[in-house]
Amino acid sequence: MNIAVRPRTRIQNEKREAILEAALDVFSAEGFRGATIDRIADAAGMSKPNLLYYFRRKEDIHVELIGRMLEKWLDPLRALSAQGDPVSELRSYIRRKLEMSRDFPRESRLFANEVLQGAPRILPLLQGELRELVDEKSAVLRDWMRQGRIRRTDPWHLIFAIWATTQHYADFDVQVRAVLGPDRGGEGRFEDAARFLEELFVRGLLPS
Amino acid sequence: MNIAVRPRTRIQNEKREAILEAALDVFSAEGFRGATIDRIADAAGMSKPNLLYYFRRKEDIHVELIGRMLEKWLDPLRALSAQGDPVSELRSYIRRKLEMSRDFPRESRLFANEVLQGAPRILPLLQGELRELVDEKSAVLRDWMRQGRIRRTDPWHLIFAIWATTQHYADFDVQVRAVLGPDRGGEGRFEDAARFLEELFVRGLLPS
DNA sequence: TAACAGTTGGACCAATTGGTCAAACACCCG
DNA sequence: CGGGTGTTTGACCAATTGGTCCAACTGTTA
Repeated sequence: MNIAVRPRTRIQNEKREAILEAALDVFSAEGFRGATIDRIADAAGMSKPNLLYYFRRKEDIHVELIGRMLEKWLDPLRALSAQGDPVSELRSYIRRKLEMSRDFPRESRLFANEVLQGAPRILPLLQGELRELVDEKSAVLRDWMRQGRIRRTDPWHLIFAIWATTQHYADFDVQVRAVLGPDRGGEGRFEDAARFLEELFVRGLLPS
Repeated sequence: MNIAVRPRTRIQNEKREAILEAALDVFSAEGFRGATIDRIADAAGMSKPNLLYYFRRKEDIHVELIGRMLEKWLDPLRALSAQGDPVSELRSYIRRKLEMSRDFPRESRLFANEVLQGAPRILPLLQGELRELVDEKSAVLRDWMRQGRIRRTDPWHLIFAIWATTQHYADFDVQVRAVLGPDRGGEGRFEDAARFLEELFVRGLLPS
């Protein structure tokens, strides 16, 4: 009866996953307020009261989704290692972020929607966990700069620039495809973007 | 009586502007579906039926707002001149876009909201006007590349990168401020960003 | 200042929405 | 196979929402 305390049954696991999958579709496309429980239930192939049996409030679904997504979203930055070669570390960070835009665009848009509307539900996470992680990696970057292994520049804005350029291909996908047109807008656009961005940032980072 | 045909009265001009101003606040913060007529009317200091006397449907306000915004949004790219010096043209394009993020963040977020949700109301504009403009300016960039005045690279993705990095400071403002913290997150962040971005792109563009 | 066009908002409406409830139904284990 | 736990849904509810109507009010102009 009490879903929160007891261990999950087989059906609970399956249905919760189905709901989260459907909700990711709907939330990422319509935003939190634009998404309706009816639509999510419909997409998950169940009735609304049935959905509400697994998640008691609409917001509970959103919280669970954002939580999972944030972990995935932070992984590439966590993987940036102070021990590695600076340029290839940053190069693979860019590549990984771009791959995430290609492979998980809904997650990216879910996050973008949330931040765009003032991050009402995750502001503490941004000010805490995210900020600490960025500070930590900024320190790594600054060390590399002090050692003359990459150019001296602002590490925070460098990270912002990587986020912005890579996520652009998920969040503004419609616009990117509209501008590139049917010919250039195919799947190849991610490879073109990867080539362009790696070159842009590597040239910006190499000591002159 | 028929507002659409007759010339506007003094009151009509004033009230319509007040409504659009209030609606920009609400739409950019909550998205189209999240925004309610009540909130807009409230923010504009009038009753809901009074607001609906000036704009008969919620969508009419949105259409007017998006139309005005798109013009302003395209201006900086339009100003990119084939006659100027390539590097300083691109430098001032970046600066102008960043100033727009600083001075008109609501407009940027309104646009981001729309595109994020699949641009249902402006897709034709993106595929038409925007695409043509970008094609035209891409041709200018390619000419500069052929002449050896800037490095050979992908002009479309270069433009995307400029859009993404500059608009990031408006669209993801909450996140930027959360990560920078109270000290570094003040007004100075735009100057830091300007310095960083101009350097990044100039280094990416200079022929090696 | 009279009279008409333009303006305003309280009351109202139907549709949508998030969420509840209870009764029926299915699954699993002894 | 019986009984209890877990699952499902139709009916329902109150709040919100986009939008209408109309009667009252105001600004302007002859």
